[in-house]
Amino acid sequence: MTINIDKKQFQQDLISWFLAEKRDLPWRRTADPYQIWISEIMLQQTRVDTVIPYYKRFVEKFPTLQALAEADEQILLKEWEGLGYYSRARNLQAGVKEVAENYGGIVPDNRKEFSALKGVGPYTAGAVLSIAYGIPEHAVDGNVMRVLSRILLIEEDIAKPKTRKIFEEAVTEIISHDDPSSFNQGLMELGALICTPTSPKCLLCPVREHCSAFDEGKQQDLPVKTKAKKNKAMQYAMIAVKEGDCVLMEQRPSTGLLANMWQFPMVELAKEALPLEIEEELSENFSGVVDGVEKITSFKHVFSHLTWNVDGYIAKGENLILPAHMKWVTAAELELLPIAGPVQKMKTALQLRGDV
DNA sequence: AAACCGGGGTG
DNA sequence: CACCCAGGTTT
Repeated sequence: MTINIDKKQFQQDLISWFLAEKRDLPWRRTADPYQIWISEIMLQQTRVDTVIPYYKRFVEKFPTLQALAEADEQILLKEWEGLGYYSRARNLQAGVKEVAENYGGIVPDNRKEFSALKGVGPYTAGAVLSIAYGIPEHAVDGNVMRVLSRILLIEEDIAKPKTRKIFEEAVTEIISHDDPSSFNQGLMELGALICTPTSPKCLLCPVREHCSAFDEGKQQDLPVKTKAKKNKAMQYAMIAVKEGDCVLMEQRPSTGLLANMWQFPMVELAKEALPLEIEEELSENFSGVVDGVEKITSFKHVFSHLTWNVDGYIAKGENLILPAHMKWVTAAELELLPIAGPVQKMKTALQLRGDV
């Protein structure tokens, strides 16, 4: 990788712009490595505007590393509810527990130790080390790859895992050692505000004079990125089984999609099913009596890699023998269980009917 | 290297 | 509606 920019001038132009134009974000008001760590985990695959309210609630609820280390997982997941990628929350807590136990509660200040923690990959390690500790480590995310692909005219496919190394080497070469934090944040802020995926605002760009893509009119063609395969559709019945004031809930397995989250019992269907068939299917699962099955709603939930087509039913249960991952809850208890998007849609439909 | 893991925004 | 965005872990 040959880098033909004036490094010192580039650093100064980028950092000056960042210091003048940076957004006032909650995690930019703390120097606490623990809180900066939380922000970087939340910001993975998630937009700034979405993260802000979650971050504020989260640091209020778990203000110290020790508080998070000791938190109950269900409380933790409830705080994360709606943010998605729930394994981030569980991995963060695992990492925090390691720091509490093995590092006396002090977040490690070197890449080797920090990136060995659960949920901390190359990007997060570099981001926290540079922002919290001022260490000149690369922090290459999608924004940085887009920005640098244009400035340095790098035409490798950024969807390929090995391409990230090219960008890490480039950042290592050009990062400011006087202010690594503003340099890394400046690259990402530039990607968010100016050097956007479509229609980059080159006329407002503080480093336009350093940009090879702009020079050659290729900014719209970069970065090169092959696109992902399309997703797969699944058909489910989701059933709110009621007995008295209680409704039946089940916890998902501890691995895989929506791990450890709660839901109304679900059954996968080969195709759309009739209420009577749902009744038979359920009775087999519960070794008890389920009847009065009635369809109340129908909705779709799209994940990145698959789509759930869900038919929502209510039913009455009687003397059911429950497997270990199921329990009866009252309306108040239901509010405390962490649930993901599709289950929230079902819950809302039930609440509109006055069923829960 | 490829597959798995959510949710929200834009055009 | 179709399409875009994106870091870490597991296989």
